[in-house]
Amino acid sequence: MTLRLLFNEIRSAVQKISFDLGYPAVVFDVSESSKPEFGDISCNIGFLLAKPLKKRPSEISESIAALYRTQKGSLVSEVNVHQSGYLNFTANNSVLVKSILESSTEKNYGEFDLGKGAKTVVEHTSVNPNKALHIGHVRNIIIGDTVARILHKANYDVNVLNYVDDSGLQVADIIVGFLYGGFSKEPPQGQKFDHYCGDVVYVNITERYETEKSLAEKRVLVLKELEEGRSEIAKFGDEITRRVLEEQLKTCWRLGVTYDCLNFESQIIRSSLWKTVFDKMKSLGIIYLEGEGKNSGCWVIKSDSVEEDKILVRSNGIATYIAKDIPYAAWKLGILDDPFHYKQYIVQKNHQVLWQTTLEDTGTRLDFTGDRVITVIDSRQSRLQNIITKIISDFKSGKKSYMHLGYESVTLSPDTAKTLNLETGGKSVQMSGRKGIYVNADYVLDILGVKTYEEAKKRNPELDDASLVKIAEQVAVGALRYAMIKQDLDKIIVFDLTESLSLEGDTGPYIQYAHARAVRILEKAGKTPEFGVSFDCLTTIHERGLAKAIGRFDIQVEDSARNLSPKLIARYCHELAVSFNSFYEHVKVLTAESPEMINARLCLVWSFKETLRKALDLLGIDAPDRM
RNA sequence: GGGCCUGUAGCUCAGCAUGGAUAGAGUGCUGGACUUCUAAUCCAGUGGUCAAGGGAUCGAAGCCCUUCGGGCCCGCCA
Repeated sequence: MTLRLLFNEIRSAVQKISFDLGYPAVVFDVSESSKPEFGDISCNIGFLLAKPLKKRPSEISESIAALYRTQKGSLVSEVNVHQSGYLNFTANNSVLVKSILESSTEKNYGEFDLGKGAKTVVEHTSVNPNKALHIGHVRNIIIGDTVARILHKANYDVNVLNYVDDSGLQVADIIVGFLYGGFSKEPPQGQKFDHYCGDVVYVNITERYETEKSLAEKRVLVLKELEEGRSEIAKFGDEITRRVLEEQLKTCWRLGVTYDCLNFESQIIRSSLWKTVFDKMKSLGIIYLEGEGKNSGCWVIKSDSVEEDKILVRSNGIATYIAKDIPYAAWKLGILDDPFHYKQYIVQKNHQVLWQTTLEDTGTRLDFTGDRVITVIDSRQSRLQNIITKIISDFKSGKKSYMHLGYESVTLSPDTAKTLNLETGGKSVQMSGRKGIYVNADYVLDILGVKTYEEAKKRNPELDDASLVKIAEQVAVGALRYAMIKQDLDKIIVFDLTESLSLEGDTGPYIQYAHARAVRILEKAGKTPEFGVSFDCLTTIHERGLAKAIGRFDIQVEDSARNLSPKLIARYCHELAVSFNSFYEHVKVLTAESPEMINARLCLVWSFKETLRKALDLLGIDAPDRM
């Protein structure tokens, strides 16, 4: 069992006693005590009944406590009433610790069946394939990947999609660069192709549009060719975007992120999806052909608020940006006949197959849709995403639901902007691919890797280079992933290059270090911990605290899945590591006073190590054995 | 003008959904702990008008209202 059972036992007992005493039913809280001196668990029922019963909270709690003491379950050893009015419980230490440690040996420890196998789609990344991933994209990718992992742990059947906008303006820009801007198709020696496209070609061409009119004209032409397909230019575009995509995916894989299927915008455009959705919207009266005013001749989405109507199809018959997203949203929910076949893109590092859509008949039909679709995009897109959500709900697709998981953007600190020759006057600055204002993800990982390599070498001079490189990369990725996920989605992250190199305090490496310490204790013990024994000897505050932290895992998984709040798992990992480090400093394991004590503490260390590893896995962070 | 987000310690942030015990971390600064299971660690100290004002409540950082500061979005661009 975990702490959850203790909560449940107390909750139902208090409920029953309150009923037996003739008290009115109230929704009361059973939660962990805010301070150790208050016991393990606290209940606020006294406060809630104070008014209806016209008694002091402590008086009510006392009457419940008196009865509780006569009929304690197996998990509670003490019931106390604090003068403030709280009803406090102390757990039966030996039963609690033993059951937590034993459950933690189960392979699926921490799983909680919130989803009941519900089919869920998580779409994230979806970066235009004309540039390398920068640190802002990384936040999207890490949020999406972490949410997918957590939902999976909470028993949702998750499909992860990456939408590739291979026929948009941004791709057209680099194609113009190659065909008419004089850029070689091959990057200079040693440069990744995506970096080359983004850092050199894209930025340069965008600048030249200002002065070279002919280039700007080519841009319109190329865009048209890309949308229509078939032509030589379109084929060339396809070749380029696939090369960029492959490089982008390498960065994602480096971050430990994998996908189930790649969706290509060009194929959505050329499929029947748009026509079907367009007709459906017409027949539902969601959209109409504007006959007058400034939008005359356009198909527009009716707005029921004070906002202006949103144009879906221009007067020249070409669909707008949002129009491409609606059929895709409907496809993700599986409310349209699937026009695609599927073929394998690659087998990813974790042996998971990455599929891609195709319009060719491959004979392979698969289902990557879900009854619930979560689209991870930064909150600047909220307005458009709300429109899509509204339209999809108008399709009346039963229990199916579409939602936008938004998050605030990543900006660059004044100091980091300065390294890009940008003077911001002390303010942080929004990134922009077009203007070249960004920090590439690979670059951050590389310099982090150099630092973590040095640190690892300093501490483990006897390790061979390959091991050190591996550890360094794991720690670098851990540092970056943790930094991107630990704070609330609604908070802007101001990225500072120097600060990102900090590996102490509330960071990924701090947590990974706790794991490595635990592994070393287990290694040095030279024997396997034996669990079928009494753990009554684990009584110090450090041992109890660590055991309770371990017992909280499934509750954290449930919370974070229910609220789509990945940071809760990050906070949990940190809390586990803090508990362990405190234990480590105050309690000796290998030199404990008796073999029984050594074994009991080894079990605790083992449980901690396994639980932390599983929790870190939800964050996509590796737990190295040494560092 | 409208919409979304945000304001808590010098700095970066938890806590707010579901009101309750002395508002917590990290970082910074000051001091202490490595012949010890790895000091990427631990311990102690320092640091707060929870933006401001009002309201409902026995009780507010949290709920309601108003105001102020900061960010983002509102194109026949994507």
